[in-house]
Amino acid sequence: MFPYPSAEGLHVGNMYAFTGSDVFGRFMRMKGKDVFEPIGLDGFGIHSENYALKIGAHPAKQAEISEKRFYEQLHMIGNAYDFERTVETYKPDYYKWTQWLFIRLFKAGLAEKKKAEVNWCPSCKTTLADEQVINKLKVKSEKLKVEASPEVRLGGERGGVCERCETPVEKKELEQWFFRITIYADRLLKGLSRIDWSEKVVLAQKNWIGRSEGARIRFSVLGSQLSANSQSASLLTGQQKTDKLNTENRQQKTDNWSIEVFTTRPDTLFGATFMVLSLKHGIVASLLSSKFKVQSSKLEEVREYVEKSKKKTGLGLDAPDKAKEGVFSGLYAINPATNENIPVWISDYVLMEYGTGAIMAVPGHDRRDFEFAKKYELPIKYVLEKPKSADDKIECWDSQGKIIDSGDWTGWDSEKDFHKILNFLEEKKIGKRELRYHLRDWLISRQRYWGAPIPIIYCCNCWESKLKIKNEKLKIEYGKDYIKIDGKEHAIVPVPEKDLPVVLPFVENFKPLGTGVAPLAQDEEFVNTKCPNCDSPAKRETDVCDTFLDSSWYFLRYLATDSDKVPFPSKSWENPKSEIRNPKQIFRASSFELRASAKRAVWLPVDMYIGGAEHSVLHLLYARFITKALFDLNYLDFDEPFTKFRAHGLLIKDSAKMSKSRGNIVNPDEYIASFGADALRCYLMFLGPYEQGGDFRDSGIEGMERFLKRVKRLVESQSNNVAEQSSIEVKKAVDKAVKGVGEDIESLRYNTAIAKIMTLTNVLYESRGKISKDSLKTYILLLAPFAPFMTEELWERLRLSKIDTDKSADIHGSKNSRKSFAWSVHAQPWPKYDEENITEEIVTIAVQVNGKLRSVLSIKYQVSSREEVESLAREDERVKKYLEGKEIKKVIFVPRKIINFVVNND
RNA sequence: GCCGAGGUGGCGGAAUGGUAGACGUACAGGACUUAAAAUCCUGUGACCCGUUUGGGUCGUGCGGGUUCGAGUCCCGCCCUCGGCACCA
Repeated sequence: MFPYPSAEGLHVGNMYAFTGSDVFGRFMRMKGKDVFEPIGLDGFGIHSENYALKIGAHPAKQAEISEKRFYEQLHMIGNAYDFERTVETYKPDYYKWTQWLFIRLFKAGLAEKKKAEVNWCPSCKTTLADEQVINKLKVKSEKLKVEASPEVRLGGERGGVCERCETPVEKKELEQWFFRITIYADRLLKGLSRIDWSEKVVLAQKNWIGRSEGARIRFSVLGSQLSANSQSASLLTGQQKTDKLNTENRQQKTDNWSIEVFTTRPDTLFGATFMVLSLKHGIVASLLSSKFKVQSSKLEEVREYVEKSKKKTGLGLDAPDKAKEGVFSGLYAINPATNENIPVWISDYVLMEYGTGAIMAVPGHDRRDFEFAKKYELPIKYVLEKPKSADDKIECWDSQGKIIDSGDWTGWDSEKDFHKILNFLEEKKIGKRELRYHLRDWLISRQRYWGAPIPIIYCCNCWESKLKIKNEKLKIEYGKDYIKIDGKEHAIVPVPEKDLPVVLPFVENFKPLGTGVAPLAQDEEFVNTKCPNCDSPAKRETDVCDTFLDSSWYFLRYLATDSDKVPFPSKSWENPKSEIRNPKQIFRASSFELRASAKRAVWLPVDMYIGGAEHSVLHLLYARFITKALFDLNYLDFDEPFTKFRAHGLLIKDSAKMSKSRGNIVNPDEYIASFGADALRCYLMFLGPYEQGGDFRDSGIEGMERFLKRVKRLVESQSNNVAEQSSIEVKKAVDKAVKGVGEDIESLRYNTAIAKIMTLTNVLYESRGKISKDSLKTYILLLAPFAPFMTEELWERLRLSKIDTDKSADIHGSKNSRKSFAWSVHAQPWPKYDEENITEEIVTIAVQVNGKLRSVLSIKYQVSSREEVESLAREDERVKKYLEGKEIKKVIFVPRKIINFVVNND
């Protein structure tokens, strides 16, 4: 994962991540793979801009400074980056293609502007995607306690905080650009089984996508006391989609009002003893608009409750751990299973955002419903057998089990007969099965300056002239719909691809305005443009793209950094499938370029991706979505971007997360300056299991420096004193290390890999003077991925040493081989080992009596038959003691490991 | 509340069901040195017995279980960290 360049410089956490990737890359190169290890900077977006704001710099100028500093540091850490193919997301030659991507998605109907209740960060003064609102309830940031107003604080406690600045997020109704990632919910879920990713990330994504299978069930509302006009009918259900349906069925429905609910537990339908509506449910609004004849006293109560709730948080919702409150609506519905009349309540514990905004409450088997029922003394009915393990006192259980007291379903199993129940509901036309996902559309517009301008133009003339006539046609060409600006309809016209990039102008006052409008709106020259369609005056979109859009496709760009004709390599450019409208025309690229691009496409998808797990439902999800969309548009022939992904652990300091406020941030520069990059790299890789992270300690890096010096001394002294042949101990130790280190690196167990090199070092120290040049070389090669600088130096030294029987010494001085790097330690193949050397000649066998260690035998490998070992063990003095006068019931023998005598204990 | 990961010496951490504590740190002792640093070597889980060689008991968060044998597998808890969360 490429970093975002904070101007404070490379964080040691960055270096931890990058070194882990680099070790793997170098190892794979030595294993004969063709390795491309790219680097770039994710410098667009809120994080960079916030920093600029803080220090009072302009983000564009700050970007230059950060870039310089970051690349300097990235050069120092010793990674095998290809610095000729870097990408910087904030440069026009990059964001041109981010904009291209936007337009492509727009034309495919995957980008839309719509009005919705969105997350608004009052500090960053912009909207945020759901994924960028984090740690609901959990982050007890100082800001939450100190800075936020009580109202915001409540909202924050419930609604979470901004991923960037930890400010509690508010909700606002705004018109925003969304990517329709929800269309891909199912495929994003299913694709997870085809990729080799860290399990925790897979789980986090599954969780986030949140598939739930259940039923939509319709409850009739007792109509006798209602007389509504047909206008309000559509308000009866919560959702727009069903509104349309209801309008169509208006005639039938006037006498038969209904509330629809979504439930994942249709098996408990018989236990539904009341219903609860969200505050924002259509029926609540209808009630209050007095179109219903409900007892006036009830109506007043409802009005009072709704107003009170709304005031409470500004949103009408409470934190989940607060006592649930509600009010009876005065309405009754009919439980379609029991035909009983059940009361309809209104409460803020039901969310409009999920399901239908109404629930069937089953207090016997849902804790929230139970709490509510207890408080308002509503009836509780049990329709599932109480689990045997349950406490006697327990009054509510949400387990699966045998269904009871439920008509035809009595005796069924809630879990096994789930589909039977769904079928039953469908047959009886009570409800129908439904799949729901938690995932919501990706809000990608930001009311900020430092981002890629959304490449859209709004044209009033287009809408008024042509479009009124050929409305349908326009929808096809421009995606869909129109938006209103100053009360007038404007057609949404994407910027033609030949006009890309829409360059982000230099705006002196780039600060976020906080009015819901981006700073670019102040730039008249930018805003006012000509419609590419009809040439009449038009206005540009002034919001910019979410920075996560920049990074959702960057890995594709690395292989085409030299092309301004194609965004990324693709076989489709050369050999367009019918669905693509002639990409040659789009890009006007030469056939040579297209062929080169097709050739490079074989590098994709990414074979190994390493990064932080904090991007589980951010970057890693977005990149998968964008890849799938590009696959569907035939630009890519794969639909998962990263074949293998491994999340590295978190690097902490003094058992706490590194943060500015704690003042425990480690600056790699200082350590590189005093210990060298090699020592820091090795230490980072050694301090704990890479996928778990670890604690950074100064004494640790000192030890690593000591170790590297020890290696250096050893190699330097022994290279002038090499043996013809290594002693058998040396050979064995070296071969064992080759095997072990290789296996460890392959599975990212860098800490134990280094430990094995240390063990080998200790053996070599004992065997000074008995080490051959080949053994020394192998030794250096093992360390090469971890300590690239020092091993190169030692390699060179060894090659030049006087006593040299190796032909490769001739290479020195040859310009060609220098250029091809064949001389380099990093261009050498990973050493091989002799299996025979791995097997020990002398094995130690533990002798146990009743599972307790009593003695250890050293036995020749060949002498490994059960009988031989057993008789040797019986003769052992220490063992004899325990066997004397005892009856041996059994002897367990594991070849080359253990022999265990089982005896009577009395 | 749900879903993950984890809990092992003073510390960071090793251990395909088979000698727990590899490797490193820290500490102690020795060698080298006028001395210190650096380096090299040795020791180091706790407790008990033995003047020494040595021997023994206990020991991987807690309580059970499976097994000849459990850090590792199973059941029930406790704690820490991470993710999700009135998602119906």
